[in-house]
Amino acid sequence: MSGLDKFDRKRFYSEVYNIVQQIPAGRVLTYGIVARLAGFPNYSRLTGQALAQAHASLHLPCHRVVNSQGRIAPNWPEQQKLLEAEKVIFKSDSRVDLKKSLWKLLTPNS
DNA sequence: AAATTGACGGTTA
DNA sequence: GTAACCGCCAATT
Repeated sequence: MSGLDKFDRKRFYSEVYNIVQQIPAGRVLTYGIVARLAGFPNYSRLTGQALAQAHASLHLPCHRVVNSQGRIAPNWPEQQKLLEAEKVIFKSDSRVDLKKSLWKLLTPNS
């Protein structure tokens, strides 16, 4: 109880950055997945905010995060070029083919 | 302090 | 398959 339930922004941001940093080239994660991995389910919107606020000096591969439909960030058309340069598979409608390029952390027993 | 915004997501029509 | 709708929650205005 004593512990205030106040949202710890610094901690959340740190977790998000830590996770995004680990996404390998040629793979992507979704905002929702990152939020979940960070320990904050339902914080997908805040994940987007964290990445938008991320300072460039952190050198984060923030282009490797897309939404659950495989759509890239609005007002950031460069993102698609960056991903294509890493051989991320796009469908004809400019959406990432998550079936092929989503980063699967749990190896389903290859 | 109150209302709006947003790099989202799941459900329903 | 698409589109609208609603729930989400802190940051920003």
